[in-house]
Amino acid sequence: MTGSPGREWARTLNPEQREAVAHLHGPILVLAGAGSGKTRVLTTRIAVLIDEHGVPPDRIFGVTFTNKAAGEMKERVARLLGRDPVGLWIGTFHSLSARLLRREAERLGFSRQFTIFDEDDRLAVIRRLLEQRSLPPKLFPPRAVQAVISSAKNRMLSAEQLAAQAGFDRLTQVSAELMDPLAARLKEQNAMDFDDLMLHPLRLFREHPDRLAWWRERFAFLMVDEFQDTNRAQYELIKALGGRHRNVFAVGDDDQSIYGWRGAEVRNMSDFQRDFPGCVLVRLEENYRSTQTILDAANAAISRNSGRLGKTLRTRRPGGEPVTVVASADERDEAEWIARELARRASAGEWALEDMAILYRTNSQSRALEEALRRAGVAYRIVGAISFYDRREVKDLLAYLRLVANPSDDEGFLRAVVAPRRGVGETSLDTFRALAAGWGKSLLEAARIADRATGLRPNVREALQRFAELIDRLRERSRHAAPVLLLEELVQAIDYEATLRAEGPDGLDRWDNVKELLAGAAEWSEIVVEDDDTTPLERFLAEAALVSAADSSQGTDGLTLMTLHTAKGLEWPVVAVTGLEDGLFPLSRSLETQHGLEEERRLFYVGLTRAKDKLYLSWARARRRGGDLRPSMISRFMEAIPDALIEEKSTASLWSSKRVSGGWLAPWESVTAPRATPVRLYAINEDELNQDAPRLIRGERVRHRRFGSGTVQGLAGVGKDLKVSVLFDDETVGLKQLLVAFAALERDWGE
DNA sequence: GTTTCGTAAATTTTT
DNA sequence: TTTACGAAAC
Repeated sequence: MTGSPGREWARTLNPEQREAVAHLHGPILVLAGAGSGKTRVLTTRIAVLIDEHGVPPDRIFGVTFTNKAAGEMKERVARLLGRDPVGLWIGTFHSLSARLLRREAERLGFSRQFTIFDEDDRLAVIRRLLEQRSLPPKLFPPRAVQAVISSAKNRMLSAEQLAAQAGFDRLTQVSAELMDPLAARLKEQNAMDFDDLMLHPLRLFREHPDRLAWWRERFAFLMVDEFQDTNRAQYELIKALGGRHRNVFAVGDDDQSIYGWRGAEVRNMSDFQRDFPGCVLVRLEENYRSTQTILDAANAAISRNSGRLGKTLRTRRPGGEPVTVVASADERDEAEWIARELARRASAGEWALEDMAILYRTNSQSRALEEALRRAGVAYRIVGAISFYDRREVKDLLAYLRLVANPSDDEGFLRAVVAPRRGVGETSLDTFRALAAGWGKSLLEAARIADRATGLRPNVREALQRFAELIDRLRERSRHAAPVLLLEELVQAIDYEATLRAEGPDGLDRWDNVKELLAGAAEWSEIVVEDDDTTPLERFLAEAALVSAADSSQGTDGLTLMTLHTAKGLEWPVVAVTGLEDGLFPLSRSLETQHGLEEERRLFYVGLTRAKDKLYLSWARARRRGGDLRPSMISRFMEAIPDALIEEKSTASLWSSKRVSGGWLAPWESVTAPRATPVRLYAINEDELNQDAPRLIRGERVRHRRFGSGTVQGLAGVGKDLKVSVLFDDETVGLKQLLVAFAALERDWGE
């Protein structure tokens, strides 16, 4: 439809999509079910705005959930238009905010070279604040404090407001006390954390109404994707920017809200209709992705949640392969089965490896899967886990560049100055920091005059000065040299290759990463951003700070491994959701509240709806957690899925071959009927299954911390009141009635 | 006395 | 992978 989207687009959309795309002025909320073509709607609408209504691209502000999604959308818009939408602001909340803030920093008391602190940087600051106040990290874990502060900021609470909520909770009290000092430290360092990127624009708009007016005028059309995952501050930002033209196009799905733990508020979806009167509501319920079978399973699962906005997905793909539910002995068994099964289907030519994804709840689950895939010779790539920019050597080099761009960045200083080691240790740095604070100078400024630092040993003073000279030399160069040249000079100056090689075999990999960073930086230097007055170095650093796990796209060969969270918004013909065990998925911590459980269920729903053609769901009867093997029960989510959709498998077919050679199979598995073991066997009966009862069975061997080993005699009660009677081997103990919820029984494996 | 290096413990999900 | 702690090395 190149060149004339206006005439073409209508034919390719269904009526609801058409309505959404055609909507020009005023607020609109699009309830877009999974796979309902919302990306197509968003991109088409942008193209239509530009081409048909003559809206200049630079007056459109589009928020996506990842930078990668932003890039893809920009490309699709370009394809529809037949030209680049030059000036279009599209990106994540964080990257768009950072971009806006570069231009407004001075008005907020920052300089435009402000550093974006990641979680580690902020944590280091919090640690020091706690230390200064002699608050023991044992009682006030820095991570917990950080979580409380971050959540407060996401909810736009002031220190006073948080303190008012704290009651007698010391952790919250302390967090509230640290909020303002933290903000002060960040400002001193000319730094903002992720939350600040949302809050500072709001402050700007509050304090400078003229700037609010300016930005409102500039962005006449706002579009927000994944609206269900916006937090309070983000929503306020949208309200502020959309406050004049009110052309806000919000797309979301309450059933896919999975970032509540990060401050996201689904409530924003209903608030939107209240805050933007006259809001048009469009439902996209036609699913273009999955088979009827997959959709039935997903609908059944999510129907257990309460308070949904309501929406039922339809598909035109009847039938489909049944959902395969796999029971395995442990996580290695599970991984092995999946690896073989996917390899089998790939070699049968049914799907390419690239069409497959294995999803899991926690990153730590990837390990067993990786090992199995390697053993099976299956190509794979892991998305997320450790982002490239999170690697130590990369972070070390970036710390130097941060310091070059922003001389006040003390966290960057502290990291760079010890990488590589230059004879300045923790004690010296403590002394030095106190000195610098006394002088009222940043660490870099203080380092320049370190010769005056009596109290530091001469070799330390010397090292600090040399370090400052290096940074200053690089800054001088940074006026004209591209980031890649700075990096090259830096690597040379600190003899980084030799440093890394000296670290041993891992050092070689690290050096490879450094080379990769150089290559990446080289590309960055070439990118010209049309309407942007930022320097390449600033853009490079902002990019590095804001890339997300999901943004990596390198190495597209093989099947994909990622967490369920990262998988949001993506799709594959074949999807395996693994680790479906109570306590893992849903994660035990989330079981404390109904809210938590429902969010986990939405995550489950997200997982199921990633699949187009074929879905595997797997669980392991035991899993290693922190070293020891612990029995598990099938996830309570599974009970919602109608039997008629399911084909049950166990890894039994693998066992026969395994048992001969492999010794890793748990002994009790071999006495259980190996073939055709139904998943359901691990519930005592259907009633209890529906009550989420632990799947203990009579005759099973269990171990108790105090009473030792014994045999299960019977069970009584349901849910939390479930009691198990165990005849312990130790005759002085004998028969005991135990509450399963408290007894912490482990399955006894024998020896 | 300080720095550096080795080992152990811990890690839900992530911008 | 980072942090925390103890021991060896400077």
